[in-house]
Amino acid sequence: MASKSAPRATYAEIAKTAGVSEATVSRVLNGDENVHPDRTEAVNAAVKKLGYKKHRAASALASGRTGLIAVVIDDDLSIFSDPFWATVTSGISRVLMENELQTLLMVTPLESVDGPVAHYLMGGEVDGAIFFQLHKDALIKRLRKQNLPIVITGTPHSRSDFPFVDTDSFGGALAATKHLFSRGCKQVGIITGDIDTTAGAARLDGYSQAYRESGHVPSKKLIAAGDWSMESGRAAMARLLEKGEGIDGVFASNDLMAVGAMAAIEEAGLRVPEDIKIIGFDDSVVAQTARPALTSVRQDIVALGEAAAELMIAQLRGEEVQPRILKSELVIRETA
Amino acid sequence: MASKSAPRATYAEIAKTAGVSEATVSRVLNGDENVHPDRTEAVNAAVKKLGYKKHRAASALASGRTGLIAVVIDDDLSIFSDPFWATVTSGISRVLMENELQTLLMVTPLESVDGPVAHYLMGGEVDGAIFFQLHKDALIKRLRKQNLPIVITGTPHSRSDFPFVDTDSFGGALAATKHLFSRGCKQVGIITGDIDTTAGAARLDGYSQAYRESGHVPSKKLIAAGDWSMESGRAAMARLLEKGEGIDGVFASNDLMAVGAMAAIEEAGLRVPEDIKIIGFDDSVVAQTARPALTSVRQDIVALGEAAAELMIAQLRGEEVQPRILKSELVIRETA
DNA sequence: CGATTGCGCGAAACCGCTTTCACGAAAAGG
DNA sequence: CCTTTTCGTGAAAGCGGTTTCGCGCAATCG
Repeated sequence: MASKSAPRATYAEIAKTAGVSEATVSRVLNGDENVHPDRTEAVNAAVKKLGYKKHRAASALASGRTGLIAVVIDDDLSIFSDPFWATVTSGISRVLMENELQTLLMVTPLESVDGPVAHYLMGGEVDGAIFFQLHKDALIKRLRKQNLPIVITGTPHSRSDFPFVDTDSFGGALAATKHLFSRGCKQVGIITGDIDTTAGAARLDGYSQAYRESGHVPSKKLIAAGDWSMESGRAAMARLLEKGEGIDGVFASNDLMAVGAMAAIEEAGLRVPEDIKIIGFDDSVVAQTARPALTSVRQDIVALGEAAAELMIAQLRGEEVQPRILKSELVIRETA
Repeated sequence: MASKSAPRATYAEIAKTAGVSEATVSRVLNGDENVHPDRTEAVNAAVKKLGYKKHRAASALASGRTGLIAVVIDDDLSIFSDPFWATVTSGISRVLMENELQTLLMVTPLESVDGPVAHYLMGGEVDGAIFFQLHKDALIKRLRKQNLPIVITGTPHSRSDFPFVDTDSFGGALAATKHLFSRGCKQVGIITGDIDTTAGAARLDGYSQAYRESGHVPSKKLIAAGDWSMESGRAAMARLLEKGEGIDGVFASNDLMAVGAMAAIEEAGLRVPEDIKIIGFDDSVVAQTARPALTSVRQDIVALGEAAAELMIAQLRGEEVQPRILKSELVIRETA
């Protein structure tokens, strides 16, 4: 099964051709400063000449560092329709790779603190773990206690001190809502996502803040709850229309719900953006394929992944890390 | 950095509490038949009692098997807008996990045969590699020569004997086109994907075959080339309309182009499906959010990933493997 | 009933790298 | 000029499994 063509160089050979001990080879290859420049050079030369590549398993066994970072994705997440996580992951992967780390992907239901994944993570099989938008933090807390470096993508629920990265949902919602006002909307409604999620709550907060800043007061009738799905967006919009508040603008907490809302508006015989303007959130493919094309709040998803990886690497270096919140940006298309 | 709470059981302890040698422990844990049932039982009991988990690195070092399968994704692919690969990957990951294997994700430009990824893969760091729709097979051939088990997701170009899994593009296109005929369409056009890809070519073939079977002859004027993007779909449709063949049905080789085509049709003042019926391929989110909702050929993407993983596992077991082609299915919505 | 074969099992070498320890030489201090 | 540090380095002991080798014993054979 294993290749047998290139018999893989080892420390022994490098040591011999460089005329030093294996210990010194190790020092050079691990960046130990206290080695005479001449020897360092000799070793490096030998390494290049022999085309040496460190054997991960051996290294891991001896040092306890595996060079593997787990990216853990809860299977229940809307993975199957959401390109979001894929994009984040590619950002993560690239940065980790640049830092000689590998990405171990674990798509799995996160059951309890005692599930197989938990054991795996606690078993020292990886040097760190990056979680996607986790709800139950029991597991994470436990891992943290074990000193396993952790990064969370998406704001964690409990205001614990987990290192996390996230897009500025609040700011994005604020900007979107203000934009609607600036386009002349008087009655701006919101279709919220699941408010139990921090993203859902933050987007509602941003919307409310925009209302406050505008001097108006948001009527309760302008708020409709969705659950991130297209269908829930359609239903929420239908409710908003029924209430007859003369709604003329809507901020939907994600693109899918925005598209659902557009369908509902059309079904009611109204037009976007002439009668009702609408803005989504995410700037996903769906925003681009919608007709009319959907104005949306863009998050730089790749950057999000990169930030997550960077936070991980910083921890690995033993540095203290701060949560990172990335700016969002309004992409203006046809609906507002 | 490493956890220090649970001092991790080793063979030594298991051997002691089970009253056998470490060699026997290894035999039991690796399924060696030639061990007395009593001892097997004793070892298993000890394992459970001590909550033992095998140390991957140690095992890898000693056996040469890492338990890691690389999933290699060419960075140039349309990863950032296509949920496709994410879904495939989740299927792969699940199956591998069930078989005690881990998924190593490598998102990277696949440069030459001498890139870092190539070296990594050839360096025995993984037990096998799954590629996504690779164009240049030079690298793969080389890896194959090194005896590295390989699986390709998507049909490879050259008719080499690489194990691969793919959706039945031909059959899907055939069914879609036939469906259009059965709905009364007389002039059915096709918007092709990049025909240099096997998927693109196969879908065109399926379309042609349907025409042949129907007894009609497909006019060259009914064929327009796209490149999988929405914009190319729109442009291709515009061209088809200009040619004035009285086109009344279109099979688009993917959903994105179908949506683009719908936009073009609308811009031309025509209606879907009344004037022109249309069918896409993939059944992605976009098909569901489109208005009218897009009839499309669904591939079971998760199954595709699972099949890829299964093919890999079979190879790891030393079995001979056959390419696997998965059935596709027409999902009928509003556009045809 | 002695000789051959086969099976289950333990001792020990080994996988390739990391890290501790101690030693000799050079630098610093008295 | 001799002692104390400091610095660079090699020898060697692991890290935790896997696997070869050979031994003792029981089953099989002549």
